[in-house]
Amino acid sequence: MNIGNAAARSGLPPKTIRYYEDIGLVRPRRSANGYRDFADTDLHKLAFLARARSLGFTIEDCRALLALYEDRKRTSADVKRVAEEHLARIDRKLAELESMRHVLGRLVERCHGDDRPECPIIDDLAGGPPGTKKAVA
Amino acid sequence: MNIGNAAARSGLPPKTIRYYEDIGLVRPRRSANGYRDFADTDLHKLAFLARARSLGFTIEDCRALLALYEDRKRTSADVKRVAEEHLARIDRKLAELESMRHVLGRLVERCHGDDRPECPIIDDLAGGPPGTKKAVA
DNA sequence: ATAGAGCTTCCCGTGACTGGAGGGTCAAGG
DNA sequence: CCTTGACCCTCCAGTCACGGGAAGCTCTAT
Repeated sequence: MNIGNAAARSGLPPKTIRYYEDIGLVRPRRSANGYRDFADTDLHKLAFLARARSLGFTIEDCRALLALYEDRKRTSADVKRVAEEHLARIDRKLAELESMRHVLGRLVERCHGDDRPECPIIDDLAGGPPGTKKAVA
Repeated sequence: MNIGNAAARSGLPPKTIRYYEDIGLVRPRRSANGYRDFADTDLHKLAFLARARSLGFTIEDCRALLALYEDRKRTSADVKRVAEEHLARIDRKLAELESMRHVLGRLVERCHGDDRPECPIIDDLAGGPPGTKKAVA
């Protein structure tokens, strides 16, 4: 099966599939004309990668997960550890974004958004937090 | 004031400050020896940038916000628009991460994490039980 | 025979830095 | 006066996970 077809079935763009081959995540054979020829096992791997990437796993995580996927002697503990580390990364990122959302949301609420220059958002960025209210000159 | 000192006061690494000069966000003068010499206005800009970056604004947002900061004829509506667009980006990212967190969290819960190979995480990545719904759209 | 789609490789660009090489400058101590 | 070490300078390369586009080959349909 050619790359276009494999792309359609896996949901990954051809460019991404070529990239995955470049970095050694898949190894499709080649037809006589030089075209990549994807077997069912390749398609499974691509689908696996697409799913793992959609859950935010890094490429290196995917490499490790693929290895576990193909290792019949794997332990679920190994898999769980990779997933838990990723979960921790997600939680850290969520906390960071929620903090930003909170601060920025409050600033946006307090900004009149009219045609005057006074703006609590700019004030905050310019060093506002210490003095907060308009007391600073 | 030399770059090391400016870095200490602004909280930005010297490398980052040089980068900001490269892309035209700050323009410190130079001393006779070629060293950057940061004036108070430069320090204010650097602090402004550090704060804006910590709220997740992109460099281009920062460029726009700096311009508004220095424009006495700005309107708070202009500032608010930039902030609201960023807020929307944050909300999209939060939704994406929360979706990942939800799906992955459920998978991790259901994984025994023992020395056997059976693993709902791998099963999901491998295409899951066809009956199971896939989150993350 | 030809048009168009699809495939190939290769290189560059993205965002926002970070690390490191190679070298100049400055203040203090021996 | 010389050296040491902490600064500072510029320039190049790498990060992550691709995407765009050029130049050229292959296949399919008309």
